[in-house]
Amino acid sequence: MARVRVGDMRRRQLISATIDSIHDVGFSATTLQSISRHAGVSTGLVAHYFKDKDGLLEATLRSLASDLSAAIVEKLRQAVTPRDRLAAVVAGLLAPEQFEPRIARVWLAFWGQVTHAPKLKRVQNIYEKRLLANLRHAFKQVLPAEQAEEQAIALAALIDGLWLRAALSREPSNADQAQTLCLAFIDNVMERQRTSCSAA
Amino acid sequence: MARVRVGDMRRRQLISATIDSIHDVGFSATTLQSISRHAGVSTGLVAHYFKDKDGLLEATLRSLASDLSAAIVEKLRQAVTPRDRLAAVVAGLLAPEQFEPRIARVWLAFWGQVTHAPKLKRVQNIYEKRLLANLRHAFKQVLPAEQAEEQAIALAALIDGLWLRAALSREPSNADQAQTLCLAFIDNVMERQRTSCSAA
Amino acid sequence: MARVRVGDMRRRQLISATIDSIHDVGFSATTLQSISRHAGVSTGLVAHYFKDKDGLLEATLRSLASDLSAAIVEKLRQAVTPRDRLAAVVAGLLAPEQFEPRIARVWLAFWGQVTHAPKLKRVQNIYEKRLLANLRHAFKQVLPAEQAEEQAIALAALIDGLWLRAALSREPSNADQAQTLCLAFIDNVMERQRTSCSAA
Amino acid sequence: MARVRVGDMRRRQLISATIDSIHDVGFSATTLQSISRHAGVSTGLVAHYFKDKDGLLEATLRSLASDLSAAIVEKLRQAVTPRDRLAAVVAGLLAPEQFEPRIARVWLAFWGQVTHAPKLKRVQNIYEKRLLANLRHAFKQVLPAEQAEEQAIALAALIDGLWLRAALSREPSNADQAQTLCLAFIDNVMERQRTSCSAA
DNA sequence: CATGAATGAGTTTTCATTCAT
DNA sequence: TATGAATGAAAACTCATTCAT
Repeated sequence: MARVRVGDMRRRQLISATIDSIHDVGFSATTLQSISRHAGVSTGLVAHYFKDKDGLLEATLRSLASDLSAAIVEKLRQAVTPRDRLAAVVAGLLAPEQFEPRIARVWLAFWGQVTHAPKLKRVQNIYEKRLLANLRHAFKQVLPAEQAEEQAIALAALIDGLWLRAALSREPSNADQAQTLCLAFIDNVMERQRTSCSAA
Repeated sequence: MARVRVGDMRRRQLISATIDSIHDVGFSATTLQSISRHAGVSTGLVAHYFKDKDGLLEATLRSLASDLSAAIVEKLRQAVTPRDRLAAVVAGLLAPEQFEPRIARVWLAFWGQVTHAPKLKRVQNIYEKRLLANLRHAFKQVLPAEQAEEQAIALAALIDGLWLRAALSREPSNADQAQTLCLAFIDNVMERQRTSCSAA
Repeated sequence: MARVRVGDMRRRQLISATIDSIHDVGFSATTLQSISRHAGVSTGLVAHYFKDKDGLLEATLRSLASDLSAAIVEKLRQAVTPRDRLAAVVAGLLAPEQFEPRIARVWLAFWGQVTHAPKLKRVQNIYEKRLLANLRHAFKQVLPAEQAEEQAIALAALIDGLWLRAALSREPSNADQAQTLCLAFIDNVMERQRTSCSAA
Repeated sequence: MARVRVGDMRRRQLISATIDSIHDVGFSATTLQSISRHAGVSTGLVAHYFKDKDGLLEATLRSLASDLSAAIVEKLRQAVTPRDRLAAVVAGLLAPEQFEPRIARVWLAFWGQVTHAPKLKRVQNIYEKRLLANLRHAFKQVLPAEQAEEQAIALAALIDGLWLRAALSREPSNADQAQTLCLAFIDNVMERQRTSCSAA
């Protein structure tokens, strides 16, 4: 069991080094050497823990996705109303730590690869679906099914778009402003619903 | 002059082959060989027209950006009201041809590289600034300055986000639905403005 | 420590293979492949020990220079009189091993490059200065400063010239004859000095 | 006939450009492109006048050698005594124009190649033999055959050595000083001869 | 005559992977 | 476990040569 933990630590260390390397030099310039330099270990070690480079990359994306999921789940736990749930998802996705260049850039780099790497694509799909299901479910509690689907897509797009611009821009990004814009969007959608309901 | 055109044709041919290759095998698997195979020429020819691979990649991004700019400019020409202008930008950015995988995937691939390649970054910055200026200007005609800035960012994010999800998804994307969502956003912003104005 | 030695052995092996290759096919026809073929290793190994081809070439010149320096220093150790010292330098520079084509041709090949490769130039400069200093110092013990400088240059030129003609000629060269000519030059200079002194 | 002259001018122009290129970037970095850039013509032109690159290089060395020969022959014409003849050869070989880096470096660069390029070797051999024959012949008029041969070799070596050091050093070289050293050598040899004769 | 576009072989360099220690 | 030496294939890049115009 202690053994297992040592192995897990090494794995985490290598994943972290991979993120650092992608952040520093980009995806295509990231080599096993640049990773192992970041990790302070030898190149041969990767094979020991991840079979090959692709295995390490997949594990890295999986790690990013699961960290993000965990953060959202944590915030959802305290949510009561549908608006709470939507706000929780927004808060998770646009949390300051997701805006840090170290993370945002790496997500972006992976997205550029995802379309051509089936294994990465699969990881991304899971995250994607889960996110949309969360938003759709919350909207359905206050909107008719069709509109709920539509607004879920719109909100997801808004979130991704805000995050994308943050990742692309060089200025330290403003997570607060992004969240405010999303909450405004949510409130706006809901208010229109209330208005049209009461009008009918 | 005929000479110039022959050279320009070759340049375009190589750029097109680069786009094809990135679309087919992704950014990091795109090699000079994969490009020249697509173009039906020898690998050495790239040096003749673009100095090296980076030069070709930069020219490719520049070509994508200028095509997009031209499309927007064309649509803006017929716009009269601020709403027309916003709709024109949306129509340009979310035009069906921008949703074609051949284009969308390549944009995405470049975005993954942009943060680490200063020369690419510069190209992207220009496009980015111009876009935002367009939106800001249109919004300023109907909103107070501060809100205009904010909504310009939100709309840009919504556009990018919609486009991004389309690029990431494998299903043939719905350009119409994306545009509809954006127009709804625009109308919504404007209507709220009208309401609050008349209320005041 | 054993590790270090293994690495040093490989380095020496690659340097020796470089010398062999330059001797066999010349400087410009020497490729990493011709070198690694001589060494019986793969081409990739050069990067492991010398970063790149230039690094290997620089190390090779440095190795030639340091071997030569060591030989001279060894001979100087037993020298007592100024004439001994001059004879020792001559004996070192015009030693039979310096006349072997394997060494002589490679020196010549490097000299052809030295003027255009700052890193090589630096190596050559060090060797050059040290040599001249040795000769000057010995001459100063028997000649006035100005003449000593002059004769040091002349002797150095004579040595280099003799060696150069040997390197250029295809016949197995006569190290003995070359040394004899130099010693005659030295004795001649000294005798004139004695004569003019006693005359005065 | 006018045709021939135009061709000759082009040939000279290309040879001159080759010398310039070797001087500027060295032998191995000299390409047909660097040459044609220097000459202000297209790369394809070389084939027209010299068959291929090797042909141009050979013609260049031949041109250097014939210029040098012509200079020596010119100076020999006015020589009367043996000493005059030796001085003329020295004056030709160590003339200021041969000390100019543009020429000296290029000679040196060729020497580095000569041992591996039979065609170049042949050119160099001719020059070499002619030079030695000149010196030997002059010395034979004042020395016994064996000594004449020996001193001819020594003087040739001294000349080459002086020239070599000039080519390797970066400082603008002193042709005068070099000639003075050679003349001192000559006079010295001759004086010893006279002395020993009169003594006998 | 002269150009420069185009080729394709050859060279350097990079790098994931393997393996003996 | 961990290292880093070693490999070999694949990449980018260079360049002499050819050829249509």
